[in-house]
Amino acid sequence: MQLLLIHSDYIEYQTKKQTPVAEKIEESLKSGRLEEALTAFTAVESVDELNPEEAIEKAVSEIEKVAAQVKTDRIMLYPYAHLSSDLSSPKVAVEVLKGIEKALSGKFEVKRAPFGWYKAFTVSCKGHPLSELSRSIRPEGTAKAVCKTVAVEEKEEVVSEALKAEGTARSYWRILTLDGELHEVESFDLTPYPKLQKFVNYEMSKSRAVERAPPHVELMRRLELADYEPGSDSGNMRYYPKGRLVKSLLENYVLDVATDFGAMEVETPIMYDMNHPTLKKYLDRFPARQYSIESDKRQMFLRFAACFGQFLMNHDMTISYKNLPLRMIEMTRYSFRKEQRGELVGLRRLRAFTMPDMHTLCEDMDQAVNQFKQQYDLCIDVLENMGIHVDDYEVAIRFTRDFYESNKDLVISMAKTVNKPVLVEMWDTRFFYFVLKFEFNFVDALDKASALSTVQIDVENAERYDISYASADGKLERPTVLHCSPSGAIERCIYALLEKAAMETEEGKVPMLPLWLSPTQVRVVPVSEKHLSFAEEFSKKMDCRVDVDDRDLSIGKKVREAGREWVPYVVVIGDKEIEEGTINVTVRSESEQNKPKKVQMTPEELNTRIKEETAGKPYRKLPLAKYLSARPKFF
RNA sequence: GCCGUCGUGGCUUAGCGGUAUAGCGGCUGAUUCGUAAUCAGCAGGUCGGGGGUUCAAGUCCCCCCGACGGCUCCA
Repeated sequence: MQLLLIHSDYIEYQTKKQTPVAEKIEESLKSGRLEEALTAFTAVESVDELNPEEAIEKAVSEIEKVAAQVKTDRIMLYPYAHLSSDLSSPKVAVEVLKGIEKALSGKFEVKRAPFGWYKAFTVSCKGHPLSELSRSIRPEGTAKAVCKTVAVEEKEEVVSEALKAEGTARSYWRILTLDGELHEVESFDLTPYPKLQKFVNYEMSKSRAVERAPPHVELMRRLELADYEPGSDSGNMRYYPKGRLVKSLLENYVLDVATDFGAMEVETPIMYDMNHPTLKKYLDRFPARQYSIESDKRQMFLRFAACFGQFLMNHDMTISYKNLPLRMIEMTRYSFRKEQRGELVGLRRLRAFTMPDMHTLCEDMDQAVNQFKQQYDLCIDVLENMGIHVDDYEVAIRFTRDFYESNKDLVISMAKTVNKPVLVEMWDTRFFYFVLKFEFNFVDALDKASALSTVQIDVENAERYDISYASADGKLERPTVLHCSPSGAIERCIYALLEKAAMETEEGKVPMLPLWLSPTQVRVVPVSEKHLSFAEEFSKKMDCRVDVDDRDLSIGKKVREAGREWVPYVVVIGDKEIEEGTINVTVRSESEQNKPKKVQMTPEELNTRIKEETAGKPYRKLPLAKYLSARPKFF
C-alpha cells in the first residue's frame, strides 16, 4: 500500500462523476471538508490482497504515528489510485479502506472520501517538513516491512538519491563473535560488553536521550583549542593557536603514516561543477548533503571528500599493473557537508572538517581484500598512537550478502584482530558504491557513537570515472578502489580525545592529552622574580615545547593553572634548584586527583624522558609566547 | 527542517515591570612569595538583534539570529 500523508489547514472534495468501480454512496458523502486534518491519500496495491488485515493494521499504525507527530485528531481518508502502478482489485481496496476507517474512528474524527469517483479537491498543505510524508507498506514475509519515509521537500534542497535510498535500504543486524558465528542481536547477551551494547543501541534503537551538553564542548573552550564562530555558518569553527597546533600535529601524523604506507600526498580543488556528468552521477550515490555555490553561471558544490579530485586525477593518469596498489592521500581542509542544524554539536559533527582521505587502486578483488586487511590494521595503529585504544571504540562491519558469502574468513579475522565481538550489518542488495566497509565507532561520555576510521571497497567508481590500468598482457582493466580515512576526521579525533579525558575525570583520573599533542609540554614556574633568569636558562636546555610562567602570582596559583591546562610536566624553580642542579617535576601522567606525583631529576633526564615518550611522532614549535605574561587570553 | 529550553561586560552569573549584581579575567599599585586561588583600588554592560504592549521592559508579547536538548538524519 502507498500512503501520502498531508498535514493540511483544510481538505475539501466534491464528487464529479462515477467510474465503473464506484462505490454506492449517500448524497451527504458526495462532498466533504475537514479542517486541521491529516489527509491520507491511499493506494491499495496487489500485494495487500495476500493479507488485507495486516495491511490495515500497518496503515493504521503509520497514520496514528504521524497524526500524533503533527498533533491532529482529524483524518481524511482519501483513495488515490495514482500513487501506484500495481493496484489491488477495487473490491479489496474498498474493504481495506473501510477497515482503516473503522479502526481509526475510535480515536479520531475520520472522514472517508468515496472510492471510484472522479473528485475535485483542494488541499491546503501546512508546509512544514513533517506535513508531507509518504509511506510504503509491505506485508511481512515476502519482503520484510520497510517503511519508506521521504519528506517531500518544499524547497529545492539537494538531497542525493543515495541519501533517499538509505531510507529504503533493508539490512540485517548481527553480532559477530570470535568463533565466526553470527548472532541475532535481540538474543545475544551484550552485558559483558557495555560499550558494544551502547553502540548497538545507538545504531539500532536510535534512542539517544541525553541530559547534558557533551563535555568536550566546555573542554575545547577552556583549553583554548576551538570555539564556535558566530560570524560563520554553524558547524564552521575557529581554532585558537593551541587548537591549530593539535590539529597540525594530528594531520602531520596521519600524513606521515600514510607516506610510510606508500601513499602519495596530493591536493585537489575544494569546489566542483555540479553538472559535470561524472560528478553528477557520483553525487547521487553518496549519502551526504552539499553546500552549493554559484560561480559565474555555473553551479558548483563544495567537496564533501577528496574522492572527486583524486578520481579525476586517476582518470588522466597512465597506470600500469606494476604501479598497483596505487595510493594517494589528501588532507582535506576542508571537506564540507551541510548537515542538518540539529545534528551539529561541538567538534563531533561539523559542516567543515578536515578529513584524511586515502584511495587505493587495486588490480582485482584479491588485492583489494589484501589491502583492506592491511589498512584495517593500519587504522587500529593510527588511533592507538593518538591515544585512542581498541577499548575506546566499537567495530561495525557492513557488507552485501554476496560479498560475505565469499569472504567469510576476512570478516571473521577482523573480529579476531580486535579480540571482541563486533556489530555487523548486511544488505541483500548493494545500495551503495561499496561491497564492504568497516568503521571504528567511538562511544562518548553520553553514549553517543561516531565513526572515526573507515575503509570501504568500492566496486563502482573506477567505471564511473573511467579509471583504468594496463595489465600484464597489455589490456586495459578496471581497478578495484579502496577508500580509507585512517583516523577519521581530525576534529573528531580531538573530540574523542576530549570526551575520553572527560570520562577519565569522572572515574577519578587526571585527564590529559598524549604528550606529543600537549601544547605546552613543560611549564617552568619560577618561585620569584629573582629566579627568572635561571628559569630562562633551564628552559633553553629543554628540547620540547616549554614555557615560563613569569606572572606575579603565587606558586600555588601558577601550579593550579598549569594543572587546569593539563600541562604534562611542571617544574618549579627556586633557590634549592639553583643550588642543587636538579629539578622537582610534577608528572601529570602519574598523578592522582589531589595527589600530585613529584619526581626529582636532572634537566637531561627530563629531556630524555620526553624524547622517548614522543618518539616517532611529529613535532611543532610552541605557537605562543614563551612567557605567559606576554600571552593574550582568547576569551 | 520541526518542537522545547536558554541568550545579562572577555568568561561564569544575580535580578524576572521602576534604567543592573557578584566572582573570574584585564589594568594600576603593594607584595618577591616553595606546589589547587596574596592584598587593595580602577576600568568595563543602551541586558543577542528588531518590532510591539506600558507612564515605565533584561523583566510581558511577536519576529529574527545563535547555542543547547529532543525528533529526524548521518562518516
